[in-house]
Amino acid sequence: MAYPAERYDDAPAPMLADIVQAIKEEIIFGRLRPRERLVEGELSDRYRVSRHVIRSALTELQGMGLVARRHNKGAMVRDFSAEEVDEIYEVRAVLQREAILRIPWPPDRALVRELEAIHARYSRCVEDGDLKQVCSLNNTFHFTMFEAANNRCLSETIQRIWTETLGIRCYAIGDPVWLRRARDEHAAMVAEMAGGSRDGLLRLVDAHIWPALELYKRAHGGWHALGDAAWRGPRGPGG
Amino acid sequence: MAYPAERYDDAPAPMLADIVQAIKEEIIFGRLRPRERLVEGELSDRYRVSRHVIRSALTELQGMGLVARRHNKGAMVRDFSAEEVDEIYEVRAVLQREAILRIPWPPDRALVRELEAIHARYSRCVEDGDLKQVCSLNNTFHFTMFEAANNRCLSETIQRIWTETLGIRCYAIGDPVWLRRARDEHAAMVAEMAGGSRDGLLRLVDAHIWPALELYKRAHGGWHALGDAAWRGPRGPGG
DNA sequence: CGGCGACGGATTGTCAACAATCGTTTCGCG
DNA sequence: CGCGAAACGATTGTTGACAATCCGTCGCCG
Repeated sequence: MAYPAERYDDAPAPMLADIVQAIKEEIIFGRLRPRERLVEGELSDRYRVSRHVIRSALTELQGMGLVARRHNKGAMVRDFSAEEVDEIYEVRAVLQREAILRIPWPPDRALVRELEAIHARYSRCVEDGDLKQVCSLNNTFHFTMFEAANNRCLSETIQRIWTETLGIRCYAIGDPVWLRRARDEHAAMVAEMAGGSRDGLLRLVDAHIWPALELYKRAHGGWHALGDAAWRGPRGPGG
Repeated sequence: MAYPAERYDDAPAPMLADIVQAIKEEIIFGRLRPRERLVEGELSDRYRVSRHVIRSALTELQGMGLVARRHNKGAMVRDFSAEEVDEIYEVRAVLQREAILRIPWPPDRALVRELEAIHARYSRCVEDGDLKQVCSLNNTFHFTMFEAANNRCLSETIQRIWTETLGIRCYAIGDPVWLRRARDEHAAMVAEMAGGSRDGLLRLVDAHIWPALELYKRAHGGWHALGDAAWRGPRGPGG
């Protein structure tokens, strides 16, 4: 290529990145719940950084789709209606399918070994109950697979939707039954790549995404009422 | 739905939106070229706004994918390698196909009438050579069609990739031959929706995207050299 | 003459104070 | 007692100045 292919992408200030990561995790693990308000002053107190850093972080999280903002009205954790979630998952299914179709077949041995290694670490963290690592390794596992499609736009688009919906999947990560099931499904995927068919992998990957959606939709119904109350008054009626 | 479905989305300050739009247009119409540096001070002078507004605008444009930034190194108009462009167009084709597949068929008469109206205005602007309106109405035409798929995530994802690549299609908009061809293809799409088959529409929409890509790739080869020189020295060797 | 380190201009990132805005509550009037 | 308007507190948005960083240049030494 004519240009030094040095990727000219975002590398936010270290502190900013830390704050973004911290808030992101609070959203993923449910300490900050959908529709919960994100007050700049509170956050800047909690994290001991200037309000300006918080603002930048919120802007970035907004860009990731994890936070919604309105002018002069502040930010809140993004919430998804049931319809929206269905639509998102539909698109995810389409894109993931396309990614699998673009993985050279049979897959590169190095790729399979890499996925095996990630899966091994993942399994260990599931046993240990280290949910943070589980989430992170889960992302790594799937992204590694999707990036093998050799289409950066495709993998980045998947990643974008993936990140956007991290708050949805948090319900699943807390569920031990789902966790073990996901682990087994990952193992099946690796096996399929090591010596199975592309069709088999397609079916596995497709089937893999729906349980988390169901869990969310069931939990979400109940949360509507709670969330509503929390949204009306800053401290709720009983405060 | 339990919540007032009032979309809680971005509504940037009016001035900020203006600046974003202005820079966006400068990129689309080629006054700011790929890999050109975007210096905050210069922009704040040119648009007579504070540097903060420019910074926010650049952040937003970065989110749109039109601008690339690096920490402590500033921003530049995003550039796409030939490979990247191919990958992007591949994803665009997939998503657009999915959108068409989701349009209820036969299409709603109101939708067809709306597209006809947009196309009429579009045609007039092509005759008048009003490129700004042509670009805008072109976007409106396609977005209206894709939104008929009734999947917000899908249409927004398409829109994102679409916006990202506005700078690519600018080559085509300046080409009268391409313009007329695009106009005819739009007419064919409307006709197909009014009384044709979904398969026919699929073929039309798919075939519609590639000419602009070819134009870009041809022009881009030449620009690599120019762009390279412009990037190495702020004013070029002859300044 | 070529490599290396320090200086300086240019540019970006950060901060704290100020201004504008919103939601709520309270007060006055019918 | 009900309704509307104005004032208040809370929160966000904006500005100007300051600090940190990067890049190119100059001078020094080998």
